[in-house]
Amino acid sequence: MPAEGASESALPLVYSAFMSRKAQGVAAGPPTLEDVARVAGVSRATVSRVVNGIRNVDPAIQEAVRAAVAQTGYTPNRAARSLVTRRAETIALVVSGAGDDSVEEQAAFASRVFSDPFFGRVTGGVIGYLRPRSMHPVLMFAETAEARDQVVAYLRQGSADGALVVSTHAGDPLPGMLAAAALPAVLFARPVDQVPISYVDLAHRDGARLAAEHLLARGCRRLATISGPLDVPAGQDRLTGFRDALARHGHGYVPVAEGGFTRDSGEEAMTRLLAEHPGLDGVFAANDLMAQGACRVLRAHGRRIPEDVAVVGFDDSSVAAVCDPPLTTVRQPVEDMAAEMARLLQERIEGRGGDTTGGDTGGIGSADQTDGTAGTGDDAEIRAVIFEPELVVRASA
Amino acid sequence: MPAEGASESALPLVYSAFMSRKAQGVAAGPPTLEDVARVAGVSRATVSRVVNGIRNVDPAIQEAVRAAVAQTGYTPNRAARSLVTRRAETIALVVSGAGDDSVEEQAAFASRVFSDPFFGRVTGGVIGYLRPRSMHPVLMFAETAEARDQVVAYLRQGSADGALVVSTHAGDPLPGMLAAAALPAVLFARPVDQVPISYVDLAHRDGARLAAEHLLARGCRRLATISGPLDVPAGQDRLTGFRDALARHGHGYVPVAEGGFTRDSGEEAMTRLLAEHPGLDGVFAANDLMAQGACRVLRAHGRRIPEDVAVVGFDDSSVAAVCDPPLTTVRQPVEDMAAEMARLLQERIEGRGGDTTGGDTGGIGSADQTDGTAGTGDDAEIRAVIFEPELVVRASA
DNA sequence: TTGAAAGCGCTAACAT
DNA sequence: ATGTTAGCGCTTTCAA
Repeated sequence: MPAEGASESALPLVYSAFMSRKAQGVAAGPPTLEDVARVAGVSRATVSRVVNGIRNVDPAIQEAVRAAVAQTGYTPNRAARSLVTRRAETIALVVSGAGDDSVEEQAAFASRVFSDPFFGRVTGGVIGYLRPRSMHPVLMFAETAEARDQVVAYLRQGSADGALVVSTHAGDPLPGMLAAAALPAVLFARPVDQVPISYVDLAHRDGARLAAEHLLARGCRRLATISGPLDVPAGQDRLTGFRDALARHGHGYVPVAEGGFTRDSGEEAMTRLLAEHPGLDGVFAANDLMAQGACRVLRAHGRRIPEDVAVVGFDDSSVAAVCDPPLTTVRQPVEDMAAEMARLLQERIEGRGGDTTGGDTGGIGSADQTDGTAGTGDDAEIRAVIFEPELVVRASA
Repeated sequence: MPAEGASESALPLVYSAFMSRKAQGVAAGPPTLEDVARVAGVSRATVSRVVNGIRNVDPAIQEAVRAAVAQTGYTPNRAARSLVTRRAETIALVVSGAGDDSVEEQAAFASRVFSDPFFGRVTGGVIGYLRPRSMHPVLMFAETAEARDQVVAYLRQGSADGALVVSTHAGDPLPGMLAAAALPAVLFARPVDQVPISYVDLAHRDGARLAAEHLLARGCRRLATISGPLDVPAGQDRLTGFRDALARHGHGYVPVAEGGFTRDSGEEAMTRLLAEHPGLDGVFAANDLMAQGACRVLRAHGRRIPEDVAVVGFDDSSVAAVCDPPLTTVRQPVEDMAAEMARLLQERIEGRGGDTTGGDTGGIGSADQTDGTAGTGDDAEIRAVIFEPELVVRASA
């Protein structure tokens, strides 16, 4: 190993490097620790300590180093640091689809995904948390088997330290793959099949109850609901919550039309509902997009909203405000939830080093709980943070 | 410099590393080149050559190495590679806003940005190009002065090799900053102020002409237009193109109402237009969102579309199809344009190494031209790729 | 408290 | 055609 002849060659080495890079006028590239150290008249190690905020550094020297950093315009080289710390200081934001429909064009996937205002909000929340910590997410789509493998490979080789996963479908295999590989990850919403991964979610039942009570309070008596897909928890829970709340008020039966969380499916569902129950006077749609579709159909059938039929949506996404009429809806604090995802992931990556104070970032009534489901043994770290929804009253109900 | 005692200490070094890592049963972490080399019975350099697809390697050895790679499950460590190649193998996808309105909440910015279907398409196109090359974009927002500085710093320190920039406003300072720092970047759309940076764009005038001719051909004679913001080239050019085309057909005057590319502004503009020109029978809106707003207002005023008033939009975004009625519009191949941006950037980063065959990725009639504008001397590399629009006829006109 | 030195895993001369 | 070797810029023992 190259070890001897050090104290003798160190100075010449530094000198020659200095000569060849600075004095000889060669374009020197960005300043390195070495440069800062030379300017400050200390060793690389000391500069490193100051830069990384490690104690045990003489205040005077600390000041000198800081000045040298400013003077040279030094910024740590991420690759070099990553190489030794084994941290990429990068996280992946994964938008994940289900199945292995490899035929699907991913450009279409992207457009479809982002046509739902939901993902923009998630992105905003994630960036809102990450950016102050000077981190930026790597955006990945995982709609095919191949793409999923790429995501796992990317994480496994350490290009990113962990993943924030937003699934668009039930039965997404990615969470399971991530868990199996023991890769740090946090999900938006509880996965259908039990997977030992932390997640953030909304108290969907409570939200649906809010909608039911509001409809009841404004005098509606012939209620119906356009549910989300019933194979995903959010769809199920919103339906169950609505039903239960009505039952508690003596309404034992509620017509249900299942939708797919898209505007089109909302229109179709509303059409069916109207055909079978022309006398209905209130509708709860499991998301705003479907509520918007429902409004369209209702108006087309000559119903006034909310006079003839009151409509309540869910999410309080951007379409809620532009809907005609503006939608009364149940607010899901997506941005806060996304930020919390990022926080949980960072906590997991740093292995219990996180700021405990960072929780409940504006999330009203959010609760932190350890998931008590069947574990794989190492589920001590599996966490679920549930946020509370809120009713936003506008014109539609 | 540490140079002597090499051939003597090399073997023990390798041996001890081997002992401490594999034989002693210590968790060895991901396999390294070293591991593969040992398994294949060759040197690290040879493995590196095979992995990087460099010729001059004996086919037999090549096979052995490949087998060893498969056996060990080796994946190159990106940090180590970056450190020596000085390439991050990462590019930034920047959504940029203007001004220094630091008060603006970025979560709001994110939602607003993604509420326009345009950005989803850009994202899809970029990922579509990058992913087959196993690259993934880092998503950054640059809506405040601070955020812009972060973007520049991120690139300067080499965390990303270049930036794809999509500006939301005129007068965005980011392109200028990037150019000044000589950082590789490609813009979507020509910047208002001349900046020496490559960009992709659409032949807006041609698109507007298509709209004008279609409207004329279907018999409309009292035309009006809802323009985009006139301080951005796209807004200007679409208006100019429309005007010129009409002029060529003898229509010297066209009522114009300026909008801001949002649905709301489209509604307002349409309302004004209708008030001043109740007899109009055809409208060209400079984008689909505004066309949608216009349709709403027209219907509210009892006009049938297209019988009473024909409407043509621009973009062929996702709203075009869901509009009531479905919008006849001018298609902008955003995904292809975004992919081309990525290709141009890669070409620029690799300094003339790019695949020349990759151009015109489905872009019909796209043209590649060297920008002949006032240069800063080094504009030999500044390129502009202009795509041709296409008319998509649906129900609204 | 500070510095010297050993690498992290990889690529790229430079020798064979 | 293959191997040897010197780092890339950084963190981190280990000495002093």
